[in-house]
Amino acid sequence: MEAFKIALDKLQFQKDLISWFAEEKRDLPWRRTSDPYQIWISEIMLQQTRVDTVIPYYKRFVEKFPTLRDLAEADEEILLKQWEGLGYYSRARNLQAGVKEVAEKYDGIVPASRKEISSLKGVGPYTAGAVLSIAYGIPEHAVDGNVMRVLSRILLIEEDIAKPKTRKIFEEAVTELISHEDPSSFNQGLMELGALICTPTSPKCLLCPVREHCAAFHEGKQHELPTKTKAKKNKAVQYAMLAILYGKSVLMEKRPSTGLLANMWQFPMIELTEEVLPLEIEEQLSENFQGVVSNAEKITSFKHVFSHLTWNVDGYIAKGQNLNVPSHMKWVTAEELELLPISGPVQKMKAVLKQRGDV
DNA sequence: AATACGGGGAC
DNA sequence: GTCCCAGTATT
Repeated sequence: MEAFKIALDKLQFQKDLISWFAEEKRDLPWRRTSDPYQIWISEIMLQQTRVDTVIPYYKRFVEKFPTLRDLAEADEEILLKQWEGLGYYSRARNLQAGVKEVAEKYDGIVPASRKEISSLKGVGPYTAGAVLSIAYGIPEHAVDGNVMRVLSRILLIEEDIAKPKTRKIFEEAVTELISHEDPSSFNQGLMELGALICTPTSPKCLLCPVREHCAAFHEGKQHELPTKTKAKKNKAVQYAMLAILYGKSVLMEKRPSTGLLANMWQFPMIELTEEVLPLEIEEQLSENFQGVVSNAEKITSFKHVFSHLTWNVDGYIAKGQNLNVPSHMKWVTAEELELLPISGPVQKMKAVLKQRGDV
């Protein structure tokens, strides 16, 4: 059955963990609701994102879209604006797609089986288990980075947690260990322990409620676990970002619906594949838009680092006339600009323009 | 199994 | 600078 033996006193472990959680858990906004829809929102936002970052977003989001149907009917532009700055924007699109399916196919009730909830867009193995256990009290595993770190130490599991295959080992372990009395507190307790006590570096073992159950602590190996390999390359790309002004409007373009920053708005950009002198920018622009772009002036220059990509951006301001504007672009006023969802680098450019008084 | 997908905080 | 975070979708 299990890939290894559980050597600890399961019932005592459950009790120690759940008691500690009841006593020490943080007062977080999504812990004040039992609405599966709102808990779902929190779990999506918390994917690869810190609790402190999520809190203000979560509050605004549930205020803006209090019910599942509110979100199902929301305009995507409004939705993305709410998500602006949180990152991983496909989460927002997938969440709405999932919510729409629940509204139509499940009469607005978030399904309570792993099979059904896992079929929803953006709901993977972790999120499925989290919503099932927290919202419905169903004893399902919810294995995230915290849980793998905590259990790798407690059970002395030395498999590389960077490998996709390894997650299954921890899912089996949780399935074996989970409390059927209080699955919600058990799963949340494991994660809370990882966040507050069993941290990546310098775990606070002397404060740990389950250190007597911890194999790594007994062998002094808590600092060596979890095993995690990591290798990633970061490419760099050069762009010219153009604020093209005409009267009181500025030209904006919508990014494609897939890939990086999908559906987000930005100032038109040109990739500088080769050495391009500032003088050539105007020519390129005029050509791209089959119109007149003049007075190009570099006003800023910055670097923006993504996970696997770095943008080196030169920001220009220019005047546009008689431009042939493609369908994915539009002229917007300063007021309209405030409504468009934009990503980090575009916010940097926008800030420079506002400071200069150009928009 | 690898890679793409954001942004911010900790060290 | 590097690593990590209440991961998932795509290839």
